[in-house]
Amino acid sequence: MSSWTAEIEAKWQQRWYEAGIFEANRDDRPKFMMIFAYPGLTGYLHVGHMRGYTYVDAITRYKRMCGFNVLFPVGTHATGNGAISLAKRIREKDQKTTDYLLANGCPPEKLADLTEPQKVVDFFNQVYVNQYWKRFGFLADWRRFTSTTNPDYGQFIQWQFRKLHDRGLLIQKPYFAPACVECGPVAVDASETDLSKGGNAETNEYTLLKFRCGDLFLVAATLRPETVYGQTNFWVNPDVEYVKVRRKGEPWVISRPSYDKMRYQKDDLVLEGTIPGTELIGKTCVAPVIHREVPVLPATFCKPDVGTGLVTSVPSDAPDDWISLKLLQEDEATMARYGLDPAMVRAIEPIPIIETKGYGPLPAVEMIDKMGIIEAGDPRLDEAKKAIYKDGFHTGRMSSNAGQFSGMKVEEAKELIKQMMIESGEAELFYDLSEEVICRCGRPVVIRKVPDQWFIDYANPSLTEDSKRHAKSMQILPQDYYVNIQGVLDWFRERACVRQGNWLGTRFPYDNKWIIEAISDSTLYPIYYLVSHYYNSGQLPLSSLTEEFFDYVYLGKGDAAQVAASIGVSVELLERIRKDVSYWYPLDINLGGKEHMTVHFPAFLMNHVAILPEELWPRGIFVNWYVTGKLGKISKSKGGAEPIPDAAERFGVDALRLYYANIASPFADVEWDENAIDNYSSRIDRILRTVDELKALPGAERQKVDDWLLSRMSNRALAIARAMEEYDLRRTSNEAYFETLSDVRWYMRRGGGNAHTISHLLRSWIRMMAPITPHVAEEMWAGIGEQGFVSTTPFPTSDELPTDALAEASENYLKEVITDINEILKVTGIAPRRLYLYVSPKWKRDVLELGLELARSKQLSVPGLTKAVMAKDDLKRRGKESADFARKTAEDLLKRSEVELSKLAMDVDEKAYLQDAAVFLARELGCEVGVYSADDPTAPDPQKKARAAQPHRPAIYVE
RNA sequence: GCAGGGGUAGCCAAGCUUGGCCAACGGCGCAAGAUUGAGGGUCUUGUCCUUAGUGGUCCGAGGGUUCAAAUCCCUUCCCCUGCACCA
Repeated sequence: MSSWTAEIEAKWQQRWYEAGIFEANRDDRPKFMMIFAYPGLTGYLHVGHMRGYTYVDAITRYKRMCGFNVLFPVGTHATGNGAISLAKRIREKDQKTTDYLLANGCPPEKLADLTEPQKVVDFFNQVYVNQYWKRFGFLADWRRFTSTTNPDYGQFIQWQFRKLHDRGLLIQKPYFAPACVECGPVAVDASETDLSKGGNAETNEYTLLKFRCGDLFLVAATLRPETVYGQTNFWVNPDVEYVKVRRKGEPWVISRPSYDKMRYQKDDLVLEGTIPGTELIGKTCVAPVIHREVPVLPATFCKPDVGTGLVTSVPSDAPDDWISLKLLQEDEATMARYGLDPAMVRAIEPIPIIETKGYGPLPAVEMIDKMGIIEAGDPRLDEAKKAIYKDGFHTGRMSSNAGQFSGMKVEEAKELIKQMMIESGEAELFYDLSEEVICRCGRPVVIRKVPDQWFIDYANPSLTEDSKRHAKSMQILPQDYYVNIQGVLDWFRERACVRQGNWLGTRFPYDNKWIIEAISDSTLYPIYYLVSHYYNSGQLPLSSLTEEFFDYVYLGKGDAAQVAASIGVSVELLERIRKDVSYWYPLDINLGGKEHMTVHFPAFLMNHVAILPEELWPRGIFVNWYVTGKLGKISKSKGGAEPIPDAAERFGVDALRLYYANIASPFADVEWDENAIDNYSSRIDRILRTVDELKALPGAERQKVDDWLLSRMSNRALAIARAMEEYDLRRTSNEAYFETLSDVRWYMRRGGGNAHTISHLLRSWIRMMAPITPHVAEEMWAGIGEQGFVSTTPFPTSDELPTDALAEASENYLKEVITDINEILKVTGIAPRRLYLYVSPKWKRDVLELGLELARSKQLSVPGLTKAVMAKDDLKRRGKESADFARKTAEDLLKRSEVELSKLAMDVDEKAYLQDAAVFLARELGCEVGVYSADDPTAPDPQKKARAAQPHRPAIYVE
């Protein structure tokens, strides 16, 4: 992009910021407050992030021009371990991290400085504000900037949690969560940079089944507790050395790896010794629930690192169990080796326990036969297991062998059987990850018990109900989400809200050892922007941000004078802030990416509902989709993702802004494509050039096409106003940057050039572009001699310019005639020397009139119109000709919609309009043009085409 | 596992809530013409088949409702996304 672009961007940004037009101060105008969900400070952002942010700037600019007092505050979310781990990696001089930082424009000398988490936070705060948001020309109220690790923000969060506690929404209970044994809690997620392995792991809940075996308990782990009724034997891996541990006084046998994991979940586990698997084989043990003695048999599929390394055998429904049993029954050598009685082993038969649609009584047996599996290690066993489990769980019912659960759906029975065993002391729970997860520090991640975890009770019924009811009154886009959020709010349940370990954030007010986690401190914050600038400017000292301060300014609780005195600020200031809150809140729109749909938005809404009075509950949510695809590839290429400032430099900020606004619906992902942005860039250039051309026109009389153009602009303003009711920037930009340009080109082509028209056109057009491409809009605004910022000028309304439906219909008619002419020229391949146009004779227009009249009164029919036509003497006189035309007209009109009918009803003076345009047509076609009436017997008509003329459809003859 | 989205002409992508201005916005690409002493750029026109401005076929596939369906209903195939102390 040319340096000209960067120059005007810098110029207008400087002027806006110097003039302070972004500052939002309470006054008498209606207000509009909008935010985007602030980004987490985890490093550099990429061009995809700017999509949503740009929507907010464009929408708030539009609202500002529509007369609203606009508040668009920004902040950042620094809570978490992102800054800590980044600082750590920098400290360790991690090469990848260094490359990443440098590629994104971090000055090399800065690196040494970024070894402290807080320095990292400060650094990125500055990057986001200056290199991203200001670089894009945002009119955010910079004075209100806040970040979640700032001490004042912490005061606010502590207040928020006190309010949650007051409402009884903080609860405490044990919790099992993934944690690195060294670094503390981590999120197990594929995108999580704090993991070096296993991001896709899931947490499984195993039921530990205790089998009494002499004076020991063999402890098997199962994901299917409902299958206990089908147990036939017990599996032990002869190659594994198990450990003996004491649990609540009981001697348990489990595998070593399971002990290593289990001790993070069961505090009293004591390791007492080891016992080889072979020592157990051949014994019997008592199976839980069914209380039968079952033999302990050898099996090699029991892996020590899955579950407890011990398995209860349910050959009816577990393919592994069935194949192992079958093979053992045929394996004399193995039975002999372990001294097993072959008769006893062969007597074991699967017990049917679950009836599943599409399966016989023994699904595992059936499946193994069907798949032809004959070996214990067959990888398809896993597939078979999953299929049986899935079908059995969703569609199965417990069979008559399942005791009191017979006939019950598996889905229900599973939970009940598990509970029953836990209550009777025959079972316990154990959580494990589905695959190995390794922290970036190299240590394993395990599921750890947190005995006294705090939760926010989002499952609270009245909170849920109030939130759902309120959501129905909100403007939520897209429409689908308006519906779905009801379900999300229902589903939203208790959520762990504090944690320990490496973490930046606010201390939990009721217990200092906890730090509030990342999602819980980012829900109510929009209201904090109404306080932050008083703190930032020094008017409110940190010590004044007490519970009673927030109670007063947010909830109106307490006495102003008393509160003011106790916190040491003036009553005036306190009341001013209180008034600010009442004025600016509720928040009109919270915009965020689609990842927020199931967590942030419901939490955002529920915290508002829980803490604030109803009149301060938010009014709108806007969800935007991503910029995706090639981005990933770019980010892995040598230079990393193209940094935002570089993209701004290359393409121009306005081109990027237009790209975001127009490339697709906000509710669809788009693939980053540099060609597309180039196109938007060149579109802006074309518009600039067209504006210059318009200004350079020599001047012309006012013509019909002037009425057309002004009317089009008027309707355009109306269309934009409608589109913006739903914040539809795509339609808006389509009108302003595509439709208008094509109209203007048409106007010029038609010979338009009236100075008065052009002046009105430009004044409207430039203002229409100001929200999306503000820099070039300002430049053009100044270029037409306007004073002041277009950014603060009222947005054009349809009232400003005259609408003229006839002028539009007439011009449209001309365009259709030209389309027909082109069609003929194309088909015939004639290079025209002369063009004859014959407009409809009057009598045909009369027939159409009659038809339209009947259509208006819903009485149109073919015979009806013919009758009406025959009732008129002058038409009747034409005989068959008029009857035929009446039939044709009626048939045609019957097919048309109301809109089309109303267009046909427009009283376009065809002949006059075509005559007026004859010079233009002649120039366009490069030939003579004659316009005649088909009524006129003296008109030249070499091919007798005139009789084909119809209303709104002149006959055409070219030669 | 829980929740949800989508398949539209060579490509990207509107339309679908409220059936009829839909052969289907717009853009890209491609082709032709104009301008330009190359190229690029810009402007105009065209870009499903057929055709003196007509007619035919079409919106993943199959069926249905209707005077009328890309739009509503059913069946079916295929893609994709979000969430589970990352925000």
